[in-house]
Amino acid sequence: MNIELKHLRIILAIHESGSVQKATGQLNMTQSAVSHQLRYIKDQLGVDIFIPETRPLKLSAEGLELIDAARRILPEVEKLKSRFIDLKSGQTGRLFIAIECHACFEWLFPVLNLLREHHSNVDIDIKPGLAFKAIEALQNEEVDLVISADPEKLPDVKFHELFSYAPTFISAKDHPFAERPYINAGDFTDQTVITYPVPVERLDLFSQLLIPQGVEPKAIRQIELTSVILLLVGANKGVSVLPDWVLQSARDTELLAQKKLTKSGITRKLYAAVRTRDSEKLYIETFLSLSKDVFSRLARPR
Amino acid sequence: MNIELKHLRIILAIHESGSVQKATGQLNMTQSAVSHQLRYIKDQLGVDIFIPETRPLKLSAEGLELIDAARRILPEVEKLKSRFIDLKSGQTGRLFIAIECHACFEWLFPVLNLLREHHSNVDIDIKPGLAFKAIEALQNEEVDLVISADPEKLPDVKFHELFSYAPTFISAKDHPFAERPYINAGDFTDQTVITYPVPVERLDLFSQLLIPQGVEPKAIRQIELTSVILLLVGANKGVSVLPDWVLQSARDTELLAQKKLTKSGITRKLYAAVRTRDSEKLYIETFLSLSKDVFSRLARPR
DNA sequence: CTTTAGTATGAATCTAATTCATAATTTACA
DNA sequence: TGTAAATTATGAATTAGATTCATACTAAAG
Repeated sequence: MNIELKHLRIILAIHESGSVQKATGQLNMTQSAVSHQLRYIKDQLGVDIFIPETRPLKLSAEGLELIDAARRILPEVEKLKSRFIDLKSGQTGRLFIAIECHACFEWLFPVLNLLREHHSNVDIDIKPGLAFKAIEALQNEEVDLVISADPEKLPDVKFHELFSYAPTFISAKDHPFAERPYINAGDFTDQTVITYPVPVERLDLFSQLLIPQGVEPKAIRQIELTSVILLLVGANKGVSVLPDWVLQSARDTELLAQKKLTKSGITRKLYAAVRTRDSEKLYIETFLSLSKDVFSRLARPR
Repeated sequence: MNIELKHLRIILAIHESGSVQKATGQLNMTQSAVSHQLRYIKDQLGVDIFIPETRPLKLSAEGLELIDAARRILPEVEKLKSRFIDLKSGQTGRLFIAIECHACFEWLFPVLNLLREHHSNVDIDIKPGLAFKAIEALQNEEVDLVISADPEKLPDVKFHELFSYAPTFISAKDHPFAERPYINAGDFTDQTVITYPVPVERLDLFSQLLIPQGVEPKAIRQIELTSVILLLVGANKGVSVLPDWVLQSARDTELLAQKKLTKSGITRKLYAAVRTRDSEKLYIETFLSLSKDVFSRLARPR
């Protein structure tokens, strides 16, 4: 026995319009096609749905049951269809985010709060613990967006540029380096470096400067909160490297000296990586523009 | 956007079996056919259901929603299908009955009680008020079975013979007619006739004897209950005509004289009329055999 | 890095749905 | 009742859709 939604739609249309003739309109079928389908349905179910040779067509006892079922099933399917229309257009959906950059929490939280206001139907969350395999998780659809500073050329992933920043050295104002115009890799040899609690390979200082130059600092001390890092550096417990916008937006930077890294300075770019086919989704586009807005407000010195 | 149950079944089978390959078995399709359908579904929905180029195939975020929907919708449809299998085989269904013969309540009630025991899934009821248009109501599917003594040759209705009976005259034993060998139409001219409260055309006495012979009785007194009719006749308040089996099965017939109508006697047959296409339904067949059983027990003199 | 298992694709084939033309019924109205 | 108008049913031809076959492609396993 084969029943398809098409058949339920036909029966329902005939019943609600009162005749095959009238149903043809809303079904976009000819009277003949409907009639043939009607016979097919009858053969499949093995019972007459309409009482034969009555006009207007009248439902049989069995037909009534079919109508009941159709009225339960078809709206479910319609719901599913409009759900997919929404999903496709980005009216609704899922936005799970992985971040490779720890400091990014600073601007990501406000962005996500704003995004929630714009798209209350989107399921927004940050997925921790994926920092290393973030792009892979994106391809696997474990997450839907990755904040990364290392764009790759991948066919199914698109990296949208968010903004540039400069990893910037900080020390206490009474630190010996406070008078230097800039800081070089070798300078870290006898310094205690305060970092976020992530593998060093993922820190700009290491990936961009110390590892390429083969330099290891005297000690590494890992601290979760940005404000605590600033505090410790101010108290001369060590030095650190943070994105310039973190320093521009933070309070309590009076006690700190900021220096560029290397003579020419280091500049990096942050990207939002999404699957190519998700790129046009409304909430993705909103995310991108909100990120730029929030960042530019954050980076404006106070 | 066109979604059919077939598509939901394909997606669900792939997801539950883990691969297209494994799903082909339960779907009875080749790998190629499934693959083509998969592309069609993707085109229709506008989003990837499975993450491309992963093996084993993994559902996308959107695919998960489709699975959820399929798990809601498909069982509904399966329920509908098994419902129709039952309906067709007569495991379940509706049995609304119209009776043209008032005395028939006497054997119909026990039959329906037995039928309910055999077919607890059948919706059994007696529909009053349709006695005149009973066959029409049968064709309209307002009722599903009609107890009738007047078979017609109709293409869509089948009359199943139940049993024969003789409309039989009764009077008190001390009534003048009590010594007669039989009763003729003319004998009723000066008699009070006690009948069921239905139009006289539907009573055997009138339709088979008095109306054809143009005879009208002195008076008609209408009584609902058979036992009360017997009581009144026994008390010589009038005479009556009842089916022989009613008299055979009733108590308190000691005071009554029974006579055949006309010299040769009148014989009638009762039929159960059903729509031709319902004839093979299990519960219809059970009804017929139960009716004969019950009747033969009822008609056996005690 | 090659093999293997699984998936995708194009062209040909087959099946099912639809159309067209027309017959058959039913209903409405004279 | 009979006749016209409207509706539904049917058969053959056509069209669209689904499936197969052969084969190319791809990811994963050894």
